[in-house]
Amino acid sequence: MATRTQQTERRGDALSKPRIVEAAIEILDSGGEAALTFRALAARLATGSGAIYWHVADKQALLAAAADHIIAGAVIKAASGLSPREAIRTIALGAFDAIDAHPWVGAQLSGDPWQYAVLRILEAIGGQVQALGVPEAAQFNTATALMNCILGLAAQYAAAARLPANSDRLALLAAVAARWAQLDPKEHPFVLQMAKLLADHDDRDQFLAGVDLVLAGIEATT
Amino acid sequence: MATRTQQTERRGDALSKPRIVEAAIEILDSGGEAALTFRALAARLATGSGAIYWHVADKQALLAAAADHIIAGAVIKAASGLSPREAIRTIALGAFDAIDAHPWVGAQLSGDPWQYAVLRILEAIGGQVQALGVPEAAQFNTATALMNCILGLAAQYAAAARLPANSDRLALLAAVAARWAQLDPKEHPFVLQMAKLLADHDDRDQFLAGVDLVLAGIEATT
DNA sequence: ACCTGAACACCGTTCAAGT
DNA sequence: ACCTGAACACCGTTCAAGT
Repeated sequence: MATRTQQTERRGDALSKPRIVEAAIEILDSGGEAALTFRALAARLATGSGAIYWHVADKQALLAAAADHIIAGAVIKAASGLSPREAIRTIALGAFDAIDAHPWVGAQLSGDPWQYAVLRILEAIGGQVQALGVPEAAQFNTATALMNCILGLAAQYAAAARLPANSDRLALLAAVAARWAQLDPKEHPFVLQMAKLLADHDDRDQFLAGVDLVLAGIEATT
Repeated sequence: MATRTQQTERRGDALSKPRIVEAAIEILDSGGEAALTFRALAARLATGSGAIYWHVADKQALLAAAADHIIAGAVIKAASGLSPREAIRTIALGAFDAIDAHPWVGAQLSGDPWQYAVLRILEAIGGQVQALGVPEAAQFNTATALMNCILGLAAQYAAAARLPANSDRLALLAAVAARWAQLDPKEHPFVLQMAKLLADHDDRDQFLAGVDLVLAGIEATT
């Protein structure tokens, strides 16, 4: 909490945690999770791989910091004029867009639900859950139920992001649908029926439908 | 689909995919995700590490098969006498118990939401969603919203399972609560309020509350 | 205080060679 | 057809040595 002394920057290109996180995000955005190694990061920063450990505890902390940087910019602070219901949808869509633009964030969120980036979303949602008039005893369960919509989405995008770089999301969905279509109709009637819809389904619609379903549940229960 | 010839088993101790998966589950249950390496697995099966690749494509396929084996036993087929609502709760609790008993299953489910184990749950839930009278156009979104409750739970347990083996779940929750309690009250009023409840909260209650919230939303919407 | 980069202790996976 | 196990191509992380 003490204010930093003025020696903080001595050269413009000195190593620092923000610069490391920034470089990590560039690597993650362009090459995905697999591309982020300490060797690649050190090369991009023109330093030794060990130098990074002076500023960042380990790879997990680096990924958490990178995800938090993205989420912090995406989750707008309590959008002023909106109703609680609309505010929750806005927060959720902010998370959606962030994960859509940076699929590796999905892997990071679903991989560690206690990290700061998740807490940040939970805080934003929780405030609106309170504003919605949910009784105190139910607020935690309600807010985490909404978080689950985001974590489920995150897991979906993370799976897509782990594919080889050349195949895109459409190819994944087509492949999944094709695999589903080969299932035994006796064993999997429901999934087979859904396979037809999967190829041209909209992630954003699916996501918002889930959020709206939980919102409807909240209103029905409260 | 062709019936196997009788040469399938020649010796009781011959290597086979079921035996490999069984050994993998034993390692995962006793030592967690980090303990499962091809070297450790080969040692337990008294064979070379390369032999495993004759029966299993790669580590991801091995983990998927292990998770599916657990989930197949946990998701009871359309529990007969129950109402759709009670059937969904039963399926969800079956998944809960499986993840609770085998936390590495949580990591596997949330790590790949298109794998067979997830599809198996989705099929079971989907059938009941249809029985519930949800219109066809909404069935997929509704079933995946319920799946998200399970995936969110899975992510929570996966995070706990990745901790060093000596620390238990209570220690994790206490640590998280302590970390949350140090947050700036101005920035995180909601999370700070929840931190008090976190230490002695019940995962099963939280999980079921989420499922019930979605169920309430379904009933309100349909 | 901060950086360097070789070294350590691992991985998953492959593959020539065996039976 | 199935198994062996050394070898390959990587990792994250550490640490003595520099500045």
